[in-house]
Amino acid sequence: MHYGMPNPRPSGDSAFAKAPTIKEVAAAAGVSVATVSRALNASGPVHGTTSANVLAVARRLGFRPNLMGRNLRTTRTCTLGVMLPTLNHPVFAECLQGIEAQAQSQQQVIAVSATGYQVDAEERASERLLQQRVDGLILTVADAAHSSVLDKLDAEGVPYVLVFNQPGVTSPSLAARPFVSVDNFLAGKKMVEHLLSLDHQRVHMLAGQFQQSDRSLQRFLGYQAAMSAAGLPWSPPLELPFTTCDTRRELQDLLDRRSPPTALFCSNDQLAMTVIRDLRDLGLRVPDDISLAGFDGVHMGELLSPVLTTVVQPTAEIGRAAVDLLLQLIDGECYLGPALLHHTLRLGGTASRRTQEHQAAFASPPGPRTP
Amino acid sequence: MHYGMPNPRPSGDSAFAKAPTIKEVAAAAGVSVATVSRALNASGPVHGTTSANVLAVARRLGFRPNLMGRNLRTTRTCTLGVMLPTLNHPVFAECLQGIEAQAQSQQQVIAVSATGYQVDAEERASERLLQQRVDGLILTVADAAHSSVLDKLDAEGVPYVLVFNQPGVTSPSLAARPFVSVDNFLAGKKMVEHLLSLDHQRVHMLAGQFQQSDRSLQRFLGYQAAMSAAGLPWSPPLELPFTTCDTRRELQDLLDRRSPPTALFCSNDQLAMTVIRDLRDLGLRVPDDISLAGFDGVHMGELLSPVLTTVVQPTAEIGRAAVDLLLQLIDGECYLGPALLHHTLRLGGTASRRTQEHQAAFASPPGPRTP
DNA sequence: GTGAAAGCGCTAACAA
DNA sequence: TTGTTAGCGCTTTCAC
Repeated sequence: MHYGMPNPRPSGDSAFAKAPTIKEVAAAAGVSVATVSRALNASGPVHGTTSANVLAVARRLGFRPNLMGRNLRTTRTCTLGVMLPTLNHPVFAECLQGIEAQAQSQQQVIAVSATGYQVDAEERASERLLQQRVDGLILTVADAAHSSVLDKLDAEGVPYVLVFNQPGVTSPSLAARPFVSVDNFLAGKKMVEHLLSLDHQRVHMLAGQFQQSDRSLQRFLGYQAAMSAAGLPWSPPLELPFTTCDTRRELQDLLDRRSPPTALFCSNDQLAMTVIRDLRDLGLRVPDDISLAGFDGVHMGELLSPVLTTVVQPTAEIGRAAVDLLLQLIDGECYLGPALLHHTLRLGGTASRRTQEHQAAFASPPGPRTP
Repeated sequence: MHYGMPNPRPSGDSAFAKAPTIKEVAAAAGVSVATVSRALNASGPVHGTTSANVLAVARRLGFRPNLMGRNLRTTRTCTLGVMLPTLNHPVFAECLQGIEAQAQSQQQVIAVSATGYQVDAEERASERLLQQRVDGLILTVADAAHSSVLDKLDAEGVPYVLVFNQPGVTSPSLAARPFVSVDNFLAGKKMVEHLLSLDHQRVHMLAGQFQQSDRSLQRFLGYQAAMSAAGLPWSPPLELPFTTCDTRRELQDLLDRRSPPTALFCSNDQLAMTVIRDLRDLGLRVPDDISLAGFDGVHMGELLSPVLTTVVQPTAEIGRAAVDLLLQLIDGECYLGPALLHHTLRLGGTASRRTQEHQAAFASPPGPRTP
C-alpha cells in the first residue's frame, strides 16, 4: 500500500492547504467515502479499476489518513505505552531500543514516559497514557508485587507486560502478572558460584535499594543461595540509593572490617563501574587486590580494562519479547506465564583467582587517599 | 483538577465495564454534556455547585476523558513526535530523557521512533507520526541541509526542531531550519586549541562519517581552523562508520606513518573510548604515549581512569530547550533563530602535555600485538 | 461492488 | 449559567 506518501507539494494550492480528508478523496475520485475506505484498507470488496483509481487519486492529493478518526471509530490506537524509570540508563535505553524496533515492525507506535521510580509519576503517566487510549502498556516498576498502578491496570483490564520486574517469586499467591526478564535469582547464584570457583570465600554484595528494585532482591537471594550451598556465611547486602555516584565511604567501611571481602558482587553494572573507580581511588586494583562482578552486561563494560565480569541480560531482546507478548494479550490471547530469557556470564577480567598476593593486599591494607 | 483518577474499582459493575463517556457522566450528574465538558476543562462559565457536582460524579464513575474524541475535535493531540537515530546511544538517550521530562511538565506526550540514520526509516517514521497527527516533531537527521524528510515537513508546514544538527552553517542560503545544539565548530576549535596548548603539534582527527553527521563535519572544521590559526598543518580526518567497534587497524596505519600524531581528537566519546581500548591493545598508554580527547561529555567518561578529556554538551538541556522551542512554534510564534547552548571543556587526564618520554614512544613504536 | 447513513467521544458555536 | 446541536475524520453495518 502506498497511499499516504504525499508529493512534496500536495496539490497546486498556495501556502499550506489543510490535509485532505477521505471525503475529498472520495469527491475527487467520484466515489463514496465508503469505497475509498475499503480501497485504502483492503477491508472490503472493491472493483480492481475502482481501487486503482482511488489509490491514484489519494496519492495525487497527498492524502494521509487521520488516525484520530480511525482510532475513535475502531477504539484501537495501535499505540503502546512505555513507562520506564529512566531513559538515560544504558539498560533501559537498550530495552527501549528493542521495544521500539519490534513495535515499528508490528506497525505500532510507542508513547514513552519516564517515572524515576516515583509512584506519583507512575500514577500520572499511566493516567495520561490511558487517556490517550494506548492499547497496552510495557513498564518497569519498583516492586511489581506492590504497585498501585498495576492494581489499577488489573482492575481495569488493561493489558500490560512488565520488563525486568520479577514479581511472581516474592508473592506467588497474587494473580500472575505478565513479565519478561531473566531469572535473576538463578543468574545471581551462577555468578556467585563463579566467584566461589575462583577460590573466593568472603564475597559481599552491593546492591541498589531493594525497595526500588525487586530484581535486585532476587539477585541477592541468588547470592545467598550460592553462599549457603557452599557452606559459606553470607553477609547482608550493602544497599545503595539508585542515584549513588560515590561509594568510597561505604567501600572503606567494608574494607576496614576484620575479614574484608576478597570479591564483590554488584547488583548492576553501573554500580560495578562506579565501585571500580572508587576502589582505584582508595588504592586498590581490580582484580589484583579485589575481584568484582556486575550484572546487566552493558556495552561499556567491554571497553573497560580489564573487561567487566558480569551477567549479560538480553536487554534488547527483553524489549522485543515484551512487545510480542503484549500484542498477544491485546489480541485477547490468554496469558500462559512469564517469559524468562536466557542470560550468559561474561567472564571478564575483573574477577580473578584469589592468590597469595591477593591475600597480602589485605594483610596491610593501604590507607585511604581521599575518603 | 482531579477528574480522571478513577477509583480502583470503577462503579460496582462486574468484570470490566467499559470506560464511561462524558455522556454517561452528564446523565449521572443530571446535566448536559456541554456542562460536563465545561466543568472538566474549566473552559466556560459554570456554576460553582454544578461544577463541584459534575467533578464528584466524574470521579465516582472513574471517568477518564477519551483524548481521541477531544483530539479529533480540536485537531490538536498534545503529542510531540521524536525521531532519533538510536535510543541506545548515551547522548541520544540523555537527550530523550530531557525531552521527556520537559514534555511531561508541559502536559505533552511523546511518540518516539528510532531511525538508525536510514532515510527510508525516517520517511516511514515521520509518515506514521504525521498520521497520528503529532503537533510537531523533534528530530536528528544525518544531514539537515539535505533531508527529504525536512523538505516534506517544510512543505507541509509541520513545526519541527532539530537537535544536535547544525544545518545553517553549511548552507546559509536555505530557509533557516530551527535547531538546538552547541556550536560544534567553536567547541571543536577550542578543544584542539587546548591540545595545542599542551605542546602537541601533530593532532589528528577521528570522526564518524560526515555523510551521517553534519555536526561531525563542523567539529572537523573547528579542528582545521585551530590548526591553521596555529600555523600547523592539518590532516584529513579518519572517517569511521557509525557502527565501528574495532579501530585497531586504522590506528595502526595512523601510527605507522612517518610523523604519527601525538594527540587524537575523536568526534565523539563513544569513539574515543573505543580508541583508548584499542590503543591499549596496541601497547600504547593514554596519555603517556599519546593524548586523546573526545566530544559529548557522556557520564561514562568520568568513570574511566584517567578521566576522558572531552567537550561536554548540555545534552539533556538540549532536549528540554527543543521542547520549549517546538511548543513556541506550534503556538504560532515565529522562529527567531537557533538556540546554541553553552558547552564546556572537561580537562580530564587523557590529554596531557607532550613530553620527551612521549616523543620517545614514537622513536621506537611497539609492534602490533593483535592487529 | 457500491453508497447512504449512523456514530465513535468530544468541543464549541449558538440559543435560550 | 446551561442546553442543543453540528460536526472533527473515519469505519462499518445495511441496503441496493
